[in-house]
Amino acid sequence: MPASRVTLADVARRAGVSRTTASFVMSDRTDMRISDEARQRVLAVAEELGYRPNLTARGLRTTVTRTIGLISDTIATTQFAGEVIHGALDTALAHDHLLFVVETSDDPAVEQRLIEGMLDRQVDALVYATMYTRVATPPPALDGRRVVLLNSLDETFDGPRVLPDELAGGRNAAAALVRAGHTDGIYSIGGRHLIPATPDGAWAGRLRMQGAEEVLAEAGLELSGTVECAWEAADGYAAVSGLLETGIRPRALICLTDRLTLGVYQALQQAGLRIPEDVSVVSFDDSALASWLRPGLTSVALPHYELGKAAVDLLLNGDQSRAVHRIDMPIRTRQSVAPPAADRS
Amino acid sequence: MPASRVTLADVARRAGVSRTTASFVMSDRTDMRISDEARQRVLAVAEELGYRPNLTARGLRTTVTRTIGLISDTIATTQFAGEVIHGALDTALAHDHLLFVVETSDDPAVEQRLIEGMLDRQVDALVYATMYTRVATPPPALDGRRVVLLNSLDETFDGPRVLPDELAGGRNAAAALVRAGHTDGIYSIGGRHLIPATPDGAWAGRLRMQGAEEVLAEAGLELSGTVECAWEAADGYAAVSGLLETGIRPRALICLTDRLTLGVYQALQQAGLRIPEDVSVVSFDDSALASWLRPGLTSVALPHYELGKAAVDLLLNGDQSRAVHRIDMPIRTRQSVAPPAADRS
DNA sequence: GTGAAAGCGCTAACAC
DNA sequence: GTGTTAGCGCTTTCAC
Repeated sequence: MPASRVTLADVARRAGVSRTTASFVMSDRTDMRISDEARQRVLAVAEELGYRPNLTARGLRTTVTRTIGLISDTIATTQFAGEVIHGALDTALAHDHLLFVVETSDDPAVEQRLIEGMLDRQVDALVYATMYTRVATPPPALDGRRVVLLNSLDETFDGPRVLPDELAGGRNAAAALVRAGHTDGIYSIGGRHLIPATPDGAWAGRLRMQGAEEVLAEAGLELSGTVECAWEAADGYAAVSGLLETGIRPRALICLTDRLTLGVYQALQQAGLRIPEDVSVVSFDDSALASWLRPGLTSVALPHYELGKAAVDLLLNGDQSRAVHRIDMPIRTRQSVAPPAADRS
Repeated sequence: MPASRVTLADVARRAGVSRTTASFVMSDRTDMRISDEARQRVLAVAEELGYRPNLTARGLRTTVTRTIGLISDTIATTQFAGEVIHGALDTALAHDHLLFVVETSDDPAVEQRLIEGMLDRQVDALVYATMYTRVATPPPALDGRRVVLLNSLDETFDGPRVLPDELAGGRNAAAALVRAGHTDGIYSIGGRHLIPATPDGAWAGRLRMQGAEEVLAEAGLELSGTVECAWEAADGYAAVSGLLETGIRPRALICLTDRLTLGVYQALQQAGLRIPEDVSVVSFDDSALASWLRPGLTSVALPHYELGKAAVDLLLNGDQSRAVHRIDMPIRTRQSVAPPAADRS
């Protein structure tokens, strides 16, 4: 016998008050004076009966459902989506909200159906998210709704956006190396992602490299070289193997993703080079992989939890005006960075 | 101006019919005869006005919201949750349902709040999921609700459960090796997870090993040995290093998880052994890692997408009686298994 | 201080 | 074939 069968009217009747009075008590409203005695009685009865307000009924009346929609392009292929959802959910829960979670698979027709489904269920607001940073434009169905963009570079959007602070992330990566005492033989693996498929590079890559180069320059240093390539494991393997074959002996590597670093580790270890004794490695993502690798990989975190959290915070309290909110990319230190050994060349 | 401001009454008025007629047309009901002419008119007006039914209002009246709740213990730490959500969502969408997604972090108080939140919003049914298989018992708040358990070993639950078919999975792993022509030097890395923390091993481990041993026995073969250990990368590294140090030269390895295999790869490659030429490797999980590794790892998939799909299917159409539904664990073939080389001992 | 009554947008008896 | 009417469980104006 579902508990939700207990209605406000039941509570009111049993407490000997009107539904109005019961309603005011249950929603903690003070703009109407209720005798303390009546209030206590209502509360006691509600407790005793296990009364829970029917939020769909309330929503019908008030047009607020305390429910928000989270639209993601993909959720299965990365662990990032899980973190965004987690951050969004924690924050929503803290404000007594719940989340519809939805995945479009980048199919506009699916997206349309899902958005309609959420709108039909009267969501109060929506976060429009992508799992990697790119230009993602919310469809017209979202016009006029309370929306925040997560990870989107869409400059035309007239509302708040949350983005990882990639420039600061790049600075953090280089700073870890500088702090450890590295001065030369520092290479970037992955670089700006300047490959035929993305001739302009990737937004994240450009900013990370800019940040890293700034920090090096401030220390009077510079990169010894950059291998521009895509950011998959195989690319990392090929990049470092290639470097080593030309006789280059790097002392520190800035790798653009953890996946890429997986290949880098294999190439390094295959060449008999030890991490971090012979070469230090910093990476980006701080994915689960970073902790699985041996030695543990020091990595600059993509702050997906915080992105989800910030997006929902903005939806619930924040200013709805056009603005970009940059979220910190903290470095997670493990064992892959060490001071350079005395020169053995 | 939100489109949902168009109401059924608006449509009815504009089409010159009563709300009843409009309602029957919109919900495609045939138990009342409506003139074809009226039906067309209503449909046309609805289309023109962009009418969308308010599902919370409908839910208030009918007590069905076409919304289901997905309760997970964790969603951020693995990519599995994403796959469960994906499977559940696809299936829900196919039936015009939406999903509340919620994460308890194994905190009963949080779980209670979240469940109440979903119940207050009148969800029709719920899936109670854990990300790894274990005994998980739904709290009393769920009593009397339409629920299916995903990944739970709770024998006391009086309803449907969906579980990976680990026994068949174990058979698939061993079969891949037998098919490739392996006859000896086959070792299990990880085994039943017989470590001090889990003296009885793990459910999945026991079944996988049982399945593997069955298949080997059917081929007149047997395992040359098993290294019982936990299922993390470091354990795989230690296990294989240990094996090699004792002079053992395995020809094929059955590793209990992809993470474990990451360590196994490192130990093998560090010892100069090539995969798959010198040693074949099969694993379990088919996580993203399996495709990142070099060579690509042949792995028996944990069918999280299918688990999510099956759970929602059961909720929506299925028989609600006590039953265990076992989901296939197909093997994903990559490059890590090959016929054994001619003996070089 | 409290209650009667109306109505949110919808469905469903029942009457015509 | 179609319309009238009465709610679903809640909030809220307004009168007492």
